[in-house]
Formats: sequence, structure tokens, C-alpha cells
Amino acid sequence: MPDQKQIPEYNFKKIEKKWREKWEVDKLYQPSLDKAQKPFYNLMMFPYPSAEGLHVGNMYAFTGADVYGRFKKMQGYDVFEPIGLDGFGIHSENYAMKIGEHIKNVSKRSEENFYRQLHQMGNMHDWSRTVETYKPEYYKWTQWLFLQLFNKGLAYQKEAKVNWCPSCKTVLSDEQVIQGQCERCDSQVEKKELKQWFFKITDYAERLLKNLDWIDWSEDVKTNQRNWIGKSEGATIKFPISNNQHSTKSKEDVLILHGWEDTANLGFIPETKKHLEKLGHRVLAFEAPNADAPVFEEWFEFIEAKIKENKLKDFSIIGHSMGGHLALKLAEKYQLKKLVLMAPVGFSSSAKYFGQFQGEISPEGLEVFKKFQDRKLDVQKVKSNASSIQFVLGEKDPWITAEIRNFYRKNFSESDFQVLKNKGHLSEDEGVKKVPELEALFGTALEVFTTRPDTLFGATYMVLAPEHKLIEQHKKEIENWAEVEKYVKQAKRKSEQERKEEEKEKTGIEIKGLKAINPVNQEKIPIWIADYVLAGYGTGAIMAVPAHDKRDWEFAKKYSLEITKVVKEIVEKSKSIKEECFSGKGAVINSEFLNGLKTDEAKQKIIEWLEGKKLGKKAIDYKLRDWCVSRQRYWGPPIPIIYCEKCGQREGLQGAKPISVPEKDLPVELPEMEDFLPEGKGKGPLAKNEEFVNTICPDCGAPAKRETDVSDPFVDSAWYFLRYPSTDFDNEAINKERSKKWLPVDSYIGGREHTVLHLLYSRFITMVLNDLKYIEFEEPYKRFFGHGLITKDGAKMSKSKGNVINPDEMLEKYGADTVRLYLRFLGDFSQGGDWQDNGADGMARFVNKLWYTFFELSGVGKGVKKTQMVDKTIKVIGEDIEKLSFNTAVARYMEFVNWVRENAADFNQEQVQKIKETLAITIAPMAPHIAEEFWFSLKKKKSIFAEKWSTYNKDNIQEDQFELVIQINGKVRDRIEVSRDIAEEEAQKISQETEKIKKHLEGQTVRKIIYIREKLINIVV
RNA sequence: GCCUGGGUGGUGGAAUCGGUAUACACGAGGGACUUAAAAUCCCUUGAGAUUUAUCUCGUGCGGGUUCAAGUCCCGCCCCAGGCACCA
Repeated sequence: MPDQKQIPEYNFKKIEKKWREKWEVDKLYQPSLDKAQKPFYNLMMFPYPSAEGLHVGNMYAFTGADVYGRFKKMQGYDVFEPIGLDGFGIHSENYAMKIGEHIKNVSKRSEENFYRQLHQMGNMHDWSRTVETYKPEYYKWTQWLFLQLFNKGLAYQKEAKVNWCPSCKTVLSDEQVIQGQCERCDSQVEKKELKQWFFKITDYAERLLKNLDWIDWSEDVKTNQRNWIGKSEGATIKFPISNNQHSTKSKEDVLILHGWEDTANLGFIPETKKHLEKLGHRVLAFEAPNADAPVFEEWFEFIEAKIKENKLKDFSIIGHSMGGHLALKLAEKYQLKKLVLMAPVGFSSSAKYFGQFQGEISPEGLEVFKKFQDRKLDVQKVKSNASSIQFVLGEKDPWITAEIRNFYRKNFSESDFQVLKNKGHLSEDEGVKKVPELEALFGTALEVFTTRPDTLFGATYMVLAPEHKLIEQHKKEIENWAEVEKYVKQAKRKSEQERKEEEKEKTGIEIKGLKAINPVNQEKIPIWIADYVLAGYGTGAIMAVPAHDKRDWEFAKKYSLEITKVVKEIVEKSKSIKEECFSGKGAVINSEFLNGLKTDEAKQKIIEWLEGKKLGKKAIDYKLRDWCVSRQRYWGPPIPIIYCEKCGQREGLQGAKPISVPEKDLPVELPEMEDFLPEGKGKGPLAKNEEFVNTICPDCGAPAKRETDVSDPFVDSAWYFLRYPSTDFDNEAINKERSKKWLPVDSYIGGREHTVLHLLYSRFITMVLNDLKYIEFEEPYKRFFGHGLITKDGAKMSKSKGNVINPDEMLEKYGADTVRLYLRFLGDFSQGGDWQDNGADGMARFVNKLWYTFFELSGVGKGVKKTQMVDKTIKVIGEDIEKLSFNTAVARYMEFVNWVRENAADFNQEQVQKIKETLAITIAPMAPHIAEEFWFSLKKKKSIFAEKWSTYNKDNIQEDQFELVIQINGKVRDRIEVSRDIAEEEAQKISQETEKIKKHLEGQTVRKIIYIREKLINIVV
């Protein structure tokens, strides 16, 4: 052994500083984004800077991700490992308010502090490409992103009941409300009616869900997302309503339009009018001018005048033949909700179509017809506005040719059609006076969503959410209105206040005077109001099947409502349905034509039946809601919208028209404001800044006002990873070539708490940008890994408990390498771990020991025979790091060091060289500074991270001997060293001949011997 | 209540396919070095018997499958995180 004094002391402060500076100067961690041969994008969730600086949890996550990045770099990849700050948002702003300082100053300080700390951890970040969400050069593109969504119709405003945090004085998305409390400040969240900006994430629900089937993420994260999206398949079913006066008072306005050569006084029109009026609707049927030779424009103007005159709003149209055509055009313009098209003639202008009528009508007539028909229709627009479009066609209608039929079928769904047998054009000459199907469409019905249509026969009552429209609509028919009103008011208040304190006991009240009719058996069943039914899900009303739904069962028990069993368990239970509810699958009973079917079959059959009768249809519902992105705060990117009154007026809108800020005018800079505090009146602080608010309309130049809300910080973080590779482009958000080379992200490591919100939002934004052709992939992260949390002595770290580990102190005391190693060693990366101070001390001792072991190796021995340990170590540590199983990788390394120490005196020169290289390489990802120090002590020229991870010799790993375990009846009785290629018979033989085994086998008969190659042998006696 | 993890020595935690349970550490005990202490090094360390060769019991609890179960199946209990009257 060399003289101890010659070995330099382990001075981590000096070493770590030295290498960090050298790496920086050499730009070791700045891959060429354009020329890289093997790009690898190693991403970690950027932190949001808080006042306290980095948390040890941040350090745990970042250094863990860095181990992987460094490993990949040593495997020859061009690793890009960027970092930035998620600095916009309520969190930072609240802190600034608390200490009474301006957010801008606080942010500047936080940035310096964070970046200093991040440097000290020894990560291989590319510091030339940081992203800070609060800098104009970044949020310019966040605003651009908003406009992309706005222009595609995916960002819209609506008046909505939103979650309002009275303490943060802003709205929160559903996702940010945790058990009725604000995610950031824990105050009780209230409901407030405000106009807000939303992103239409629900349009992407199915895709967000479907892609989960193939993306390579851990199952638990995927399950979380699936649950959040919450898809349910079932049906909507309409239950007609009847009352004691036999007439309903719903106030629908219905317009009936007749066709060519027709009048409002003939055919089905008078009958239908009479019938609908009886149902309480206001029905208008006009005589259109020149019915014999109609001109489209003339009719259209005439009807528009009538609409204005009669102040029609949200009306429905029944249109016959050419009137059907007119109805569709009106629907396009007035965004109508309900349409009934009786034998409408189509929107075809092809010569072929008209050719069919040659000879049937006069040439003049054909001209009239042609002119009337020749129009374009935006089918998508009509469909997206309408909630119900019904076609009623005669089976033998000569005017509805195959071509028209195909046009309809192509654009509308099968369930929108009713075909009447043996009927023609449904006109007067056929004597069509009554169309019973119309009654169903305009009678008052209560629509429900259910996932169990198979239990329809068991629906014994209905329940409405307290907010349901029907309650107010039927006010006059409700006999116990006073009671009902009281309950509704109470329930609404309750949802705003302490719901938590409420018992889970269900409450409700019956609506007297109204009944629902179960469409399968015509039974009249009571209607209740109860707050266990939510207004926001499904249709806000349910059919209650107490026998087979737990909630309904509890409610029925409490209020003694009827319980009808319609599903029989496969294994019959001893308890009756009165004692216990059954919500599983089984065989259908008490259900007429469904009897005997399995529940799944019954679902199919009843849906078909309902669709045939127009009483319901297959439906899918999601729990996912649209993403509310506006915030009434200061510290965020202003939403780049300008409101112009003049443009609004010109286009006949109700108020100002929202117009996007032209791209050349971005960013809309956040103005300097001394007073950035929110006032809490539903408007953001920017509204106080006249200079900011007042602007001119980019379209018409008239005076206009800016939007004063800023966007949710989750928008900032939903796309930051797309920006990193393009930070040097100031003329585009995402450079195509760069993103093609570097994206999607190869490895994304972050906290489990973000498995729903952030990941879902960034997936959504990625899909949108993919649809807009800015990027060529629709899933942002190839691999996501959620790491666990660090606790302190088994408890969550928190300031109030005083058990917070300060990374600065740890780095000062132990150095980055030791802390990095200890954090890796704590436990499984996905599970987190428990920080124990003496554990960190232990790691410091180990690093010190490693230091001396390395430098004391002299190589004056004769050489060690078995060096498998070297190859094995390279192999298993590599495999462990690839699996992100860092704790075992460190353990393996310790074993290796122990082995080196045991044999230290015996290694020869050649072996020492190999061992020293291995010691440096296998620890390098985890403890980069000490590894680099080791490496250069071996007279190397290039950094260890520019070198390849060692390869191991496969043949050298296998030992030629192994320990054969001998069991008797599964109990270990002996172990012997045998040759690796021992034959089974041989093994059987010698295993029975050892002293111990002989003793155990005395007086026993061997019944069976099981041999597991290279492992064990089990003798059964 | 539902979903997802998890329950292994005094502690943090290991253990591909069912195949030697407790790797690697921490802590504790004993010893060496030292005037002494620290540091370092060596030994012991799941529990209980014991003739110190060895035996029995042991992975939250109760059953089962198997030559063999921490691992698979059935039924429970507990802890952590998420969701929570979503029809």
C-alpha cells in the first residue's frame, strides 16, 4: 500500500466546483440541436419557483432524471436536458402579496436563487436554452397558442357557474378544486356566475382516452387519466310527463312552413297546429306569398319578417317539402335547436336530379323548382346547433329520390329518420291529416341518461337535480310549489356552503301534480327532486332504479318508494331486494320482452327498441369538462383578445365582438402596474389600467377594449417542452425541423401529483397543434415516469412541522455527489423514500471510503482469478438505471466496492486499470463530479461523459461452478458446489449422497425428484 | 364507497418466470488501533430452542392451489395517494 499521505484528501467543494466550471466552458451539455446524430430528449417537469427556493423533493426528482440523462449520454446519445421556470401564477403572486413586494422583483430574485441551486446539483442542463413562462419572449407564444385555439373554435366564452376562490380572488378549473377547496390556498371554493374563457378539451375526450391504449406509460397513470375522463356508455331515454290538468304549459314556439302549391290550411297543418296548441305550445302557420310559383328569397324574407314581428326566439320549425328546405336554411341562420322535416326536398342541383321530373311537371314549373332548390347548405353548422333534427319521410315519396335520400343519409344519422309505411309525399292529396309521431316530439318529456337501460322496467321514480329547468317551467302545475321552492333554494345554497359538514344522508322532495310515464310499460311514476342528482352530469335527471342502483336504493328506502327487481343474480342471494340492493350483472326478469336475456343483451335490445320508437338512443357521456382558462389576476399572460362594439353591431351581435390580436402585435405585454392586487369583483387587476384596456379594433379601427383576464398557468406548462428546442427562434413558436428531430419527448420524469392535470392538458394541446399541422405527432411523451415523494422520518415534510430538509444545507454539508447518491439510495424512485439524517451520514462515509479505495489501489498483486464481478457490475448497474431502479444500482455499486476492497492487495496492474475505469464509469451518472475526478486521474483526455458506457464480457459473467440447493419436501437441507453444465441425472445422484441429505433420507422413500437447472433440486419423500 | 399503490428484521429497503426470504445500507452490540476520543478497520445482529453439528417458526390476518408461495387464487384487516352521490 502506498503511503496514505500521498493520497489527496476528498475535498468535494473543490472538486465539484472545478468540474462544473470545466463542463460549462466545454459546453459539454449543449448538444447541437441541428446536427445531433442520436437525439435524446430527457425532460423533467420544470419547477414553479417558490419563496423558499428548491425543495429537497425537487432535487430528488431532478437529480433522478439527470442520472438517466447522463446514462443515455454515456450510451452515445446526444442528450438534450433543458430546464426552466414555471414562474407565472397565483402561487408566486400570493407570496409577493404576503410579503408586500412587487411580483416582478420577487420573480427576479427567485430566478437567481433557483438557477443557483439548480447549478449546484450538478445536473447536465443545457443552460443556453432555458424557458421562463413570465418572459415576453415566451408568453408571446402562449398567447399565439391561445389564438390558434380561438381561431379553430376551441377557445370560447360562456357564462358559467365557476369555481371561485374568495382568497385568491379568481376562478379555478374543476381540476384545481380539491375536495371543495382551492388547490393552492385551501380556502373553501364558492360558485359564481361569470363569463369565462374555456378550451374545448371535451372535443378531444375520446382521443385522449383512446391513445391511452397504446402510449407507453405506467398503468396507474393511465388509469388515473381514464378515470378523470370518465367515459360511460349507455342511453338517453325520454319519459313523457303528464299532469293532473291533462295539459302542459311548456312554452315552445313552433313555426309550421308549408310547401309548393300548398297552404297553411290544408293537410296535416291544421291538425298538427291544434294538437300542439293543446299541448301548450304557441304555433304559427303562415301563408307564404305566391305559393304557386315560389321564389326562395321572397319566402325567406317573408318568414324573417314574421319572425321579427312575433318576436320568435329559440323556436322550432316543422317544414313540409319546400318548406323543409326553407326550414334548414332558417336553422342555419338562426341556430335553431329543433327541426322536423316532413318530406323535405333536397339540396341537389345536379341535372340528373331534375331530369327525373321531365314530363311530370311543366318546363316553367321545373324552372321554379330548380331555382328554389339550388342552394348550398352548411350541414355541419345546422347539426352542431340543433339538438334534435327529425326527418319524417313517406316510404313511397316520388320526390325523395335515391340521390336525395343518399344526401340525407350521408349527412345525418340513422336515428334521425322516421319512415312512414305506404305513404308518399305526405301532402293533402294523400289525406295526411295526422302525424302521430309529431306528438311525441313536441310533448313534454323528461330526458335522462343511464348506463343501465336494461333496467328500464325497474324504474319506479324519477329524480331531478334541484337546478333542473323543468321545475321552473312547470311551476304552475306543481301543487306543492312552496315546499318545492324551499327545497330547491336550500339545496342550491348547500352546494355553495359547507357540503363537507353534511351527512351523506340523502334528502329530497316529491313534485306533486306531475308524473312521468315509463315509456316501456306506460306506468305513471312519481317525480322527485333531490340533490344527490347532479345538474352538471348527463341531463341533470335520472330514472331511479332502486333495485339495482345503490343510491336510488337508499333513497327509496328512506322515502318508502317502490322497489321492483328486474335483474336476477346468477348465484342467488339469501337477502331479498328489500334488504340489499344488487347492482351487478345477471338475467333480466319482470321485463316483458326482455325477460330471460342477460343484462348486456338486454341493453342492446332495449336501445334498439327505444330508437325505433324515437324514445331514446345510445349515448356516451364523459365526466371531463371543458377547461376554464381565464383568471382574474395580474401575474399571467394577458388573453390576446380585443372587444369591438362597432364590429359587434355591424354583425348584429348582442354585444361587442371578440377579435383576436393580430400575430404581428404579439405579445400583448403585461403592463407595469404598481398596484397589481385583485379586487375580487370578478374582474382582473388589468381592468384598472385604462391605458392597457383602451385600444383600437384591429379590424375596423374603431375604439375598442382589451380582454383583462390572463390565462391559467397550466396553459404555460401545457406546451413548454415544445418550446425548449426552439428557443433561438423568435419568429415562430415551434420550429418544424427542430421538433421533428427532438420531439416527442423521449423520457419525461415528474411528480405523480401531475398525472391528471398537467399531463392531460399537455396531451390535449399537443393534439390540437398536431391537427393544425404545427407538429407531426399527437402524443407528447414517449415515456412518462412518475416518481414518489420524499418524507422525513415517515412524515410529509412541511414548514409547520419544521421537518423540511433544505437542499442548500445538505449540499454545503455533504456535497452534491453524496446527496445525489443518498437520494438515489433512499428507496424505489417510483415510491419515494424516507430521508433519515444518519442515512446521509452513512452515504458520506461510503463516498469517503470509495475515494480512498480508488486511490489506494496499487496493482502490485499477482492478479485475481475471478473477475466476473467487474463485468457483472457493469451489466446490472446498466440494467438498473435503464429501469430507473436507482436504489438497487447504488447497492450493486457498494457490493462492487466491497469486493474491490476485499481483493485490493491481489490485483495486478492490468486489473487495477480496468477496475478503476469501472469504478468511475458505473458511478458517473449518479455521482458525476467524483467520477470525472477519478477519470482524469487515469490520464484520460476526454470527459467521462463523452465516453461510452463500458461493455461487459458476457462469457465472463457466468461462473463455471454454481451452488446447487438441495431441498427435501421444499425445505433447504444442503448446498453443494457443482459444475455449471452438470447433467440432471448426475445432479440427482450426487445430491442424495451428501452427509446431511443421507441423514435426512434415512428410513424415507424417495417419491419424486424435481430439478431446476442451475438452481435447485427438490427431493419429495 | 370506488380506483391505484403498498404492508418483509430495531430502521430505510432487496428479492425477473412461483425455486436459497431479509441483498445493500442505517442502527445496535462486541473487538482492534489510540494515553483517550473521533475517524478507520474487523466480527455479530429475524425470533425461539439447543448437545453450537443442528432443529422449529417466520414476508399484515385466515383459507386454498403446488414438490415448492413474499410472489398465484379466494375471503378479510390496516396504511398512503387519488376520486367521491358521475346515474
